[in-house]
Amino acid sequence: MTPLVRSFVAHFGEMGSRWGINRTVGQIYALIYVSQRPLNADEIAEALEFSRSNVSMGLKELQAWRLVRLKHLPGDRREYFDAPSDAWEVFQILAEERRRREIEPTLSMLRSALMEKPASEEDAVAQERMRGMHELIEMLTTWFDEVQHMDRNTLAQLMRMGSRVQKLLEFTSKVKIVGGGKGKSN
Amino acid sequence: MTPLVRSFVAHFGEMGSRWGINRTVGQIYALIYVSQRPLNADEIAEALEFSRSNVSMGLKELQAWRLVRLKHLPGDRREYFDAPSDAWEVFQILAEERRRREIEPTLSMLRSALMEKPASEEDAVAQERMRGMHELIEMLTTWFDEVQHMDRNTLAQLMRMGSRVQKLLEFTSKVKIVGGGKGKSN
DNA sequence: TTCATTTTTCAGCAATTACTGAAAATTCAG
DNA sequence: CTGAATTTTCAGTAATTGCTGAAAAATGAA
Repeated sequence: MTPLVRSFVAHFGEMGSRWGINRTVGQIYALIYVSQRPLNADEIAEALEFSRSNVSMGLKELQAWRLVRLKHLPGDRREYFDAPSDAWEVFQILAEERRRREIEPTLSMLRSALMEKPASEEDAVAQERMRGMHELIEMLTTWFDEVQHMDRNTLAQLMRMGSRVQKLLEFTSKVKIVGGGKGKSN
Repeated sequence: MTPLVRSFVAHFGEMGSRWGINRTVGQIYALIYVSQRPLNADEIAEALEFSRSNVSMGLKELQAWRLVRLKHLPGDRREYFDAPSDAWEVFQILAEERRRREIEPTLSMLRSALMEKPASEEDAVAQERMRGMHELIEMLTTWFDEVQHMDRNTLAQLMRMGSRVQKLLEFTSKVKIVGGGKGKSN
């Protein structure tokens, strides 16, 4: 590993442990992410000085996160791994996985809590708070779903606009009123 | 604790540990979040059956995250804590803190890695990947900054529109072209 | 200032999580 | 099939993180 790669890998190790992901898994991912070609487990173990079995477990976890992909090179029985190099793709994968693992279970817990008939004033207040949380999460995830289906140019354009989109919305609503157009009226 | 609150608290405990935050801290936060009135450390310790000192440490951490606020009740020397109950506010706080703790350090690592002159082909590739990551993070954070400054109605409107904004953008760019504006040409 | 109340700190122990080496299982070329 | 190459599993141990009780520090009413 060059010093450049080394520092990237080290950083991901540290960050990984702030995450649910552990240090070694973070480092393995970082190494694969910046590598030009797919790596096999022995190469990873040697570069990072982890045991072969630790690498095996790390790769299993990264595959479960869909952050690395198994490849086979012709004429080589060993398994090689690479990572999607497009950052936006990685972001989407992370968002989907985190949603499945964290958001969905939370939503389902909240939904069932909100079905209960509050047994006391205390419960009623608690439900009120939970309702607020539930609403926000639903709103954010619904929105994020839709955004994911937008094409990347539109998305980039939207982001570049930033808060100026506000002006656009104000303008549009005036147009609709004046023109009486067949805009969807939510 | 009622069964309703108990299950909410338990869920936050489990989720907390997927996070960097630990189980007890998650539970303390959950309890405070759903409580109608501010709680003091002894009440929390009793409800959750943690030691007083554990609660003290947990509260310290939650304060560092700005997720709970210290309150003083008149005529009572003890410290009471409550949590912002508005979910959007909580979301913003979390976003800011995570940004400060995770995003900024990563950006600064990436920036300095990108300043280095690549010492090899391998480094050049690694830098290319890092550049992609850096660009995406900058874009997302810049965008998020701006969104945070939008007023909540506009934001809600924007979210409700979802991917239909795309249509709006297409429409606008046509208007600009017709009117002789320098529409984006990508 | 005093001192009872309350909070914080921290050494030591407990619990959990991470890692390893050895062995078992799998894979596939021949 | 066979058996060498490769991957996975897992029991044992190491390392880390979490928690507690006791003691110290801080606070504020009198």
